Amino acid sequence: MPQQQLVSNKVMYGAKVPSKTSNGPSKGLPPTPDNDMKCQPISAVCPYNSALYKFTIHGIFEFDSGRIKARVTLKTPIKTWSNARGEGKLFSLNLVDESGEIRATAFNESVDKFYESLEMNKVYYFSNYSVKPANKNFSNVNHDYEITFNSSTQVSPCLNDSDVPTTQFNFIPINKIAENDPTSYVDVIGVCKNVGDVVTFTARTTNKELKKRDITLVDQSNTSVSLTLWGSQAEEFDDTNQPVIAVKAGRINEFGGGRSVSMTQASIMLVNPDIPEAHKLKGWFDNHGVTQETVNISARTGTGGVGFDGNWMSFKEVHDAQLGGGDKPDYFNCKATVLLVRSENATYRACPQVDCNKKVVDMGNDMYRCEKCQAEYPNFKYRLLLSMCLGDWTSNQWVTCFQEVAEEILGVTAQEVGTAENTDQNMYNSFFKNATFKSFIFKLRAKMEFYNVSSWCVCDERRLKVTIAQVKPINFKEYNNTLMDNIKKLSDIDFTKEV
DNA sequence: CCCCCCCC
Repeated sequence: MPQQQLVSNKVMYGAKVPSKTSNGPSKGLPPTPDNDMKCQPISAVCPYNSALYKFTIHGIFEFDSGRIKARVTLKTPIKTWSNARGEGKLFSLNLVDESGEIRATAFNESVDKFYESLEMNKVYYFSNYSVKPANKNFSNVNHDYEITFNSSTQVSPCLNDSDVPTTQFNFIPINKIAENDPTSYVDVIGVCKNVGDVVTFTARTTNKELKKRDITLVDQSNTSVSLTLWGSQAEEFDDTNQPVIAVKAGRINEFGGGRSVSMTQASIMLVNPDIPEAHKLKGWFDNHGVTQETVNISARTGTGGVGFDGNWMSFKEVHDAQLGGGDKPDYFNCKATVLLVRSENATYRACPQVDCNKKVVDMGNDMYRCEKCQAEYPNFKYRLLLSMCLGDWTSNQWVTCFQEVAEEILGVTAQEVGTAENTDQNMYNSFFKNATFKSFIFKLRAKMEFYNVSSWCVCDERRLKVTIAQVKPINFKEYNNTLMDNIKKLSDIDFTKEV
């Protein structure tokens, strides 16, 4: 769409604007904009002052019509939607001035009108827009309201933009990320000390093929976190010279007790931004950080203190409620007893690299090949992948668990299990026998899996796959409190009164 | 008027 959509010489609502001048930018670009338009700060944008009247020293009324002067710090791609209420297209912007930030969204005709002309990092005047409350569930800019473009909305470029800041960050140290709730948004800054491969997979929900890449960020708290990049950002990421990465509005994810940050459509990533925090961080990393040991908060702990809150269920309740039938897995907590642990195929030989757990191929010459690392090693490490039957007072359930959880339940390391398997079959068997009839508090992940039994008749077999996300010993005082809470909820009896 | 942001 043409640049002319950005009107700079039109006067709206009688605002005082100099006439069009001849010394504008080169041909094809908008004429020299008016840099003297009255504006309100972004922090003051609300539905009730989108037209402000002012009494000037000249004794006349001026309108500033809620005009703002703002830098575009995020411009999303055009997104189309189709739902029960209709279909359409939209894009959104993050707008920043010295007072704050706000999100603006353009729908349908406004997309055609403004999408091409508005450029990242440039400053514009915006006026005659609609204002509505921001939905805090989805908002990741710090403002109570958001702007919607309408048919009267005017946008004009502003070249006198030195007073308008760039992206505003509110960084938190990486070691504080886990204190925030999963699915909330945070700003983080870190040195990219590691990059993973680009991984392609098919999304369960949309069947779309997706590309992702995890990179590892570290900061002065000597803590590292995994940042997930998507699509072209994943493919084009360049980790040359361990750049500083600043992320605004990254989404916190929880997996297996660890936390990671993921880019979303509304996140902003800057590589080596020219901001004080970045220079300080790079200085720290080059002098100290590069050799420091770090705690990785994205590691799956299996036993971490995260997330036993909420959903307590018995196995019968889980089955009755058809848990795991949705698009996403369901999590529940329960107290259960190990009834049986399968000793067959409990261990596998994995790549010896610290961050790689890929199964290795025995080359037959005392060398083991990892396809992921594309390397051969003279050694390997044992890892556990256990299948076991758990029982509670209502029913039982087969579950699987991995390394850390399996070690916690067996009470021995994967290495000990693997060694015993080859040297002492009695000891090996005893590891599994000893685990039976132990009770724990489990956090379990349930997801229904479907098997197409036959291609010529529609006959889908379904099976509930349950994985242990976390395990911990039973703290009876704490568990009894949980039971008491349940009883209170089920009862009208006031337990706080003496009987 | 979107608000899904994906996977282990």
